[in-house]
Amino acid sequence: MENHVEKLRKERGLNQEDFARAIRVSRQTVSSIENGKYNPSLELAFAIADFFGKTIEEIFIYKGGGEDGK
Amino acid sequence: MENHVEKLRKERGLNQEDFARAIRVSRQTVSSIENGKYNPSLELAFAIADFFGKTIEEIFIYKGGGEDGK
DNA sequence: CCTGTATGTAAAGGGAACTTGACAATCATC
DNA sequence: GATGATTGTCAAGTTCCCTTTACATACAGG
Repeated sequence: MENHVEKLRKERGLNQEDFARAIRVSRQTVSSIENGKYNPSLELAFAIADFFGKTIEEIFIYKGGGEDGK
Repeated sequence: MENHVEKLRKERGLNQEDFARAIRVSRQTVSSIENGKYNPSLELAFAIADFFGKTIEEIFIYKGGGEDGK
């Protein structure tokens, strides 16, 4: 699943550390999500969407179940 | 975080087992989510929203960070 | 070159999400 | 009272999310 977190963060002129603080997670968590290492929890996805004033769907791109593949 | 999964599932006339099969998880996972034992992953939240033809925000109710409480 | 800023990444640990398997309880029908 | 259908729940195990600590890299500006 891809996302636009890095793009949105940079548009806000924030570094990973300040952004992480704003959404109350560690900087490593921000880095991991931006680099696609893993997906955020639903809770964190909501927090990120809230922060940017957008919906989850506008930020995270779900590749539908695609018939078995991931 | 609350959700409308049980309501939507029943509106579709499905039992937990068939619904679980449709979204490719175990019946216990459906039960746990409906009963608020834990939140789904972002991936599963998308699959559920997709199944119902709704957005995640329409199904899962996020209680904003609320200043520290949960 | 040195210092500070920003980012990537790895290790180790805790807790949350999800699995399979099994058993109990309710309710409807026969 | 026995049967089938539906749901709740517990136990044990795996994988994923997130943490703290730490080190490495690159890119400024002085």
